[in-house]
Amino acid sequence: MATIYQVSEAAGVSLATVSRVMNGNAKVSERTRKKVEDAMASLGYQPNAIAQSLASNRTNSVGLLVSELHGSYFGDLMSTVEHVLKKSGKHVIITAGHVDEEREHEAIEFLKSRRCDALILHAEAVSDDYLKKLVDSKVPVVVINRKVDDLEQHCFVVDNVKGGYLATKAAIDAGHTKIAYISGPLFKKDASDRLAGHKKALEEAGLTFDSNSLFEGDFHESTGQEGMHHLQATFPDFTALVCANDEMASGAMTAAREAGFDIPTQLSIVGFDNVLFSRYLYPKLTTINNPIHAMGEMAAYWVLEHVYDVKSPIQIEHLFVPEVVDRDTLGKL
Amino acid sequence: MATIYQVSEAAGVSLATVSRVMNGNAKVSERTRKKVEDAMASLGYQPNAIAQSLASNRTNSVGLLVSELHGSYFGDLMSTVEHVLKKSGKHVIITAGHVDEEREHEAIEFLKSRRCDALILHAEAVSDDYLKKLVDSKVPVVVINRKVDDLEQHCFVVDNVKGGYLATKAAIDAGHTKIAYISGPLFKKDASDRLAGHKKALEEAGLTFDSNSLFEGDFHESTGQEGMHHLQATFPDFTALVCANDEMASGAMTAAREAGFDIPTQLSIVGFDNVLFSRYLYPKLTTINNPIHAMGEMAAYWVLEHVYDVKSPIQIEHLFVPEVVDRDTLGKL
DNA sequence: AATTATTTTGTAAGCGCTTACATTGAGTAG
DNA sequence: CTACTCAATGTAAGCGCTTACAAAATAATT
Repeated sequence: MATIYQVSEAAGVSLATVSRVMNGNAKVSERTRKKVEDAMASLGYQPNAIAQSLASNRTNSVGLLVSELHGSYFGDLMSTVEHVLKKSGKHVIITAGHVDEEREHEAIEFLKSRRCDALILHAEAVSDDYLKKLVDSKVPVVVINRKVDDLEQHCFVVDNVKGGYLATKAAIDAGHTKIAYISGPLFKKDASDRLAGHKKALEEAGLTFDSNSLFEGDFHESTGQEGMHHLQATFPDFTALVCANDEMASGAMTAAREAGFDIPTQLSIVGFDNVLFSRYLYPKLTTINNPIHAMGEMAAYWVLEHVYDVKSPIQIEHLFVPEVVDRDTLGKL
Repeated sequence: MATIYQVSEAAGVSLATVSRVMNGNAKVSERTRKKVEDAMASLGYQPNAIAQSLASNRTNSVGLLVSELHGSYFGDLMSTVEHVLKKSGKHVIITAGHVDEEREHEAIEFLKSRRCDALILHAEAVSDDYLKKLVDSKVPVVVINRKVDDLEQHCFVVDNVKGGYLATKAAIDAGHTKIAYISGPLFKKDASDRLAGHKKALEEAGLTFDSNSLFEGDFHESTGQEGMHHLQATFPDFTALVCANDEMASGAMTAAREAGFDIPTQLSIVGFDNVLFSRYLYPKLTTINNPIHAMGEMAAYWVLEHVYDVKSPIQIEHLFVPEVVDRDTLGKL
């Protein structure tokens, strides 16, 4: 592996000059630039990013924390963030926190130890306090899908209350009055917000919320099935089921089908997130669009603007609005 | 950000000693170890991984190249690789190549410039020659889902010919004789291998391959739909359709349903890959399991063994065998 | 107690770059 | 022709660590 020293020797110039042509910042005469470039090419020189980072205190990489490396939701997020950042020559270092406080903490410390220039976090388990300290510690940080008090300017969130409201409102507008709900784990803010929206829509329509109509799942497909079974017993004859995410909706659909319901004629189902596979389902899932793509993009632009002085082509917004994606699983009553 | 120097000062020892307790390699007396650890804790010291890497020529990170950051297949791969490597304290740096020669090339150079200790590549676009040079250049490299001549010991592949064979064989065994096929882009080895397996199964059953029964897709869902439409015209009345991956199978299912076919009574469909969502489809997709999980795991173990001297808990294998996952889309004739 | 072996610690030279500052060498003006 | 600019290049001091080697402290041996 050739070093800058060998290049400088081959080109007959000093280290500093080679560095200058590499970074293109200072002025170098055409002639010497050429010499250096030739030397680089003939040596197959490749700068050592590690050494560059150490010397310049810039890594040109931003850390991205996601909960999992698989799954549509995070796939979208990673993909979007990478896309935007790569266009400006920045790199993304991805880690997974697995919705576990210690592991998220570790992952963030890892990213910091790699001296990422900024962090984009989809942190679900770590405390608000920890995040505040992080921000105070001068690492540029952005938080996705979580609103932390006093850190509003660092957070990019979707209005989950509104999303939950819209989902249930859609069912009500279609004539349903007996509506069941499968929530996410309620200790999570997004899950409880969506449920709050659900209740609000019921109330607004003059329907009373029955605790038997609620099943608390964990956002995974299997609890959609469980929820469906459970609700059939506790809250029989409901005609619509709202699920707090698409995975659980898919599970519920499977269970409903096994129980002999035709969707949507006998049972309507509404999901949440609008992940990619929701349109592969049969019938295609009616759901609430969670603008994860837009949030990821925004987070990336925020970083470019605040850390790398690249002005964002779009206005930075922090609150995103969900909307109904009307497909085939919500039937009129 | 505290440095090792400040720690050494606070603890009243030399730099070297601090470094020793950090790395736990050399012997340090209990007393000084304690002093140093206290100093670290009180300063909130966090080693600078960049500096460590530069000095030690070890980054403890392995580069992973995937084609895309989203999608079930890559999600599985990333997740598995990360899981195995993290258990040994190694980190994964993920990049996307987007099935484009230049971008894959760039991505690999990026990983090299970050001085990854090893590379795990799902490289589809870059040339065999380039990969050989890479291996020769002393960077430990592993290739997933691609067999490169002379690099067998670095490759982890599934037997695609056999997979294609099994898919079609399953249809034949179910009594089908008029079988259509939607392939992946045939310039890709895996796509052409699967097709070869398909032909082999036909031949073995005494059926002749009709070029009208083939539609060349691009592995994306939309070409599954297109393929279905196209084949209805060129190869009418087929009773089974084999698709070279699950995405296209899903697209074909949608198109088939729109055309009024009931699956599997009027049309059978077999996919390939067994990605996660294949079981969410309705009916649940009969497909060929592509042991991506096993391959990712193996690749990670190979790296641990060859680069970090961690012995693998499992025997290193390079060829993986696919198998039929019998679900609900293949009907007996 | 003196000598030697062993363990623990310190010293200092890098790792491959960036960058402030010094130096050189033209080009201009007087 | 001398003095003075200003652009182009070079010099050298780090960045925060690791690690060979040397030195010092401690333990073991006679």
